[in-house]
Formats: sequence, C-alpha cells, structure tokens
Amino acid sequence: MFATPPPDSSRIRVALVEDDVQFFNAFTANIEAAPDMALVSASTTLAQALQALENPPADVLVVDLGLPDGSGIEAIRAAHLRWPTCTVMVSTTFADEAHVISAIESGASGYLLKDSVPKVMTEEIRTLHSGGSPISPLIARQVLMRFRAAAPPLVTPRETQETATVLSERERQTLELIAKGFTYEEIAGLIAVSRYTVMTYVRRIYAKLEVKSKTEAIHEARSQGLLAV
Amino acid sequence: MFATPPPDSSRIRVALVEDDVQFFNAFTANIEAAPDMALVSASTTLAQALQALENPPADVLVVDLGLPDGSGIEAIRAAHLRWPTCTVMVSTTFADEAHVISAIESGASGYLLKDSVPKVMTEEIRTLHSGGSPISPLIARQVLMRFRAAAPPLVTPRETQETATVLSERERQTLELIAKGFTYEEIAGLIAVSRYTVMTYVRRIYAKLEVKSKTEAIHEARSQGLLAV
DNA sequence: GGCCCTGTCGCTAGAATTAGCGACATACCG
DNA sequence: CGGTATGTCGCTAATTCTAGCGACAGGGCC
Repeated sequence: MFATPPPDSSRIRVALVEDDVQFFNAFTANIEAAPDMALVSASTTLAQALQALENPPADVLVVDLGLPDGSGIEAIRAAHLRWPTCTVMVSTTFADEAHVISAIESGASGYLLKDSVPKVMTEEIRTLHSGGSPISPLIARQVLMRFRAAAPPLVTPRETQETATVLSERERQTLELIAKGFTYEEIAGLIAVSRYTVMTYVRRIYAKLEVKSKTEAIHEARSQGLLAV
Repeated sequence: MFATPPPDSSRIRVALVEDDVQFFNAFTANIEAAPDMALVSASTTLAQALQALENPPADVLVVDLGLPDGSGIEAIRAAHLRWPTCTVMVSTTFADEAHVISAIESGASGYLLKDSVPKVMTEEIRTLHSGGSPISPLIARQVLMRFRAAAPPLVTPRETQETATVLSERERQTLELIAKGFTYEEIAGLIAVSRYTVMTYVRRIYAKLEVKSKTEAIHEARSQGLLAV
C-alpha cells in the first residue's frame, strides 16, 4: 500500500538449476517480472547447484534432471539436507518411470514436463509454495500406477473367503511355472513328468480356481495370493 | 469401415455419477457441447450408477464421492470389475486423505476438486482418456507424501537398464487386459477393434518384450514394472 | 471296504494362440 | 520427403491349449 514494497521478506525465494539456455533465460525473466518472487540463485550445472546450497535457503528449488555433469536427482537430495524447508519442483523432459520415481522418492514435490508452457511456471511455483503439487498428467499417471502397485492390502470384499482354495503341491508347482511363462512341454521337462500329467494338473487347477485359461488362472491366483510376487 | 459403425465410435464415451444438481447440469451441458464426447450415462445416486454399469462400457467415468445413498468409491470398484477398460475420474469436494487414498486404491486415475472450473472439465477428460492423470495440486501433494512414506526402497539401481521398454498406449492397454485373463476375442470387444487388430498389438508387444506367449509376456512385463498390480 | 484326493499317464476334437505373411493410413521426426 | 512408429484390418498354417473322455495306483478317512 505505502511505497516501497518490502525488499524481499515477503517474496517467494526461488532457486533455479537449469542447463538449457533458452529455458534458463525464459525462466529467470519470468521470475524477475513476478512481483511476488525473487530469484536468489541460478545454476547451470550440478556442481554449481551443490555450491549454491551453501547459501541461505530458498523457498522453492526448480531443478532440471538432465545436467551436463550429473543428475538433478542429486541436487534434490542435497537440497533436502541443506535446505530442509525448501520445496522442490522438477522441470524436465524426462517422463520415464525411473526418473519420475527417483525424483519423487528423493523429495520432489512437483514434476512438470517442459512441454508445459514456461509462462505458467510462476503460477505453478505459487501453487507449490502454498502446499500443492503441480504434476503433469502423464507423470501423475505413472505415480498412481506405482502407488496402487505398492498399496498392498485393500481388504475390499474378499475377506473371510472360505475360498481358501487349496492346491496340491504338484498343482501349486505347476501354476508357478505357468505364471513364469513356460509351456506344458517345458513344464513337463522341468518337473520330470509327461506332458499329459501336466495337462491333468492344469485341468484340476482350472476346476479349483473356476477359470478356463492360463492367463485367467494367473490373474485369479494372484488376486487370491496363491502366488509369490 | 463397414460392419456396424456406431454413430459415435470416435467420441469419448463419458458416464457421469453426480448428485449435485448444479454441477450435474453444468457438466452434462459441457459434454453435450463437446464435439468429441458423448454422454452415455448419467446417474445421481449410487444405485443408479451400479445399474448403469450393466450397460456397454464408457471410456471415462466421472464420479462424485459423496452420493446420497453411499460412497462413490463403491462405484469406482464396481466400474473396475464391469468396465475394465474405463478410466475413472473423481470429481468431489473431499480433499481429506481417507477419501483420496481409497479412491486411488480403488482405481481412480484422476482426482479433481470441485473448485476447478467445471468449464475445463472436458479438457481434463481428454487428458485422462489419452493416458494422463489430472490431479488437483492439493490432492497430488497428499499422494506424494503417502507415496514417499510407503516407498522405502530408495535403492535407485538406475543405469544399466535402458531396458525401459516402451509400449504404445494401445499395446499397454492390450497387455493389461491380457494380464487380466481375457482372450483376444474379448479384448477386441472391450477396446472395440477387430480381433486381427488385437493380434497385431500382441505381435508387437511380443517383439518388444522378446517373448513368445501371453504368459511369458505377463511375466516379463511384471518384472519390468510395466503392469500395475 | 468304499470314497475322495492326489499323482501318474493316455487319446482326441475343437478352440485359442502364435508365426508368418501382408496391407494401408496417419503422424511425427529429421 | 523418406523413415519409423502407430493404429487399423486381413488371411493361413502350425503350434499350443482346452475340454471331454478316460485309466490305474496309492493313501487317508470314515
């Protein structure tokens, strides 16, 4: 209201680690144009970034993963140690699971693909700083898939299933080999019986699980916890 | 080309479960105005929604969690059983962890808070349908927190694994259905293509994974983390 | 002594899958 | 513009699986 907007105290302090010149320039320009932000650090290499972490902390760290001298992941990890109050936003072109997961496990709270218009980046930073997590939809999908895979129980309706289907030793053994992708012929060789015997086991497995194909059997067995892994 | 060309074959089939009248109206109006979407079902209660699941599947199910006669979570679970090819978007005012987590564990692939302008909902649906996961930042933050908490193995055994096999959208979809035990014929019906097309996808999947049978493909995909669950 | 489950082995017809060939239209990339 | 990837569709032969019949021996259980 009154003159002289407070120097920096109320601004979001942003640190940048980005090696792409174009993006770097666009980004710094945007931040500097934003009245509520202050660019307190800008690095183009991992080494510089780690150096910058010695200085007073920023509120938000925007980091590219593909740096010339290493992975931005390391910067994220280091940031968590040196700047525990800083929230991290990944800005990269890498959309593969390995990068996504390790970035998030390392502590990233936002993950934007560079196809996002850099123009809106400032808005995303505000969101991040206020407790949200801007994530590109493609990335989010991977996280969710992974999340569901990790989430174990989810008792759902199953419960108390008398359906405690019991397979005999040979049947269990056969099912396990089926789940590993072997054919009857191969399984016969592996457990040293005739292929006809394997076929018998399979018939009995199907009857017990109430299915009619290998893949259904695998699916059903898995959902009943009959298979390791 | 010929052979029963449904009038709306190229449109995204959307099903809605929403009890708030205002939102319901705004939503249906938007969908109907979208040239690339078709509203194939609209329910205002859980009972109606479950009933609707008996009909041919939609591509996207948008569901509110707070229904007068139960939780939308149940609709999500049921949808996964009856419409395995349908992706689910949650649209609700609930931002608490319990709702978020159980919705996602039940199979939701998108989660938008109703503060999002309903106007952009059609765009979010397109994103969802094309493989992305639109998630409100506040929700995403919770998922990430939870994810980090649940994911202890931070090993990051990265590198040496460019094995990051990439399947196309159709291929991934097909693989998922194979893992659920469906035959080619069934899959063809579920994703609405000819059985020959499914065979082509399968051929390509096998080539990429370097396997030669359904069960091997499932096994390989699982060990590469290409499959949820 | 019967009955049921398991382990073993067998045959065969029909269904499903796999392999080996395409083909054509987009779309994107360099 | 050519190359590659994708999505779509097609046929056929060979292989594999499934379903539908067995059969016989051994072991438990009542």
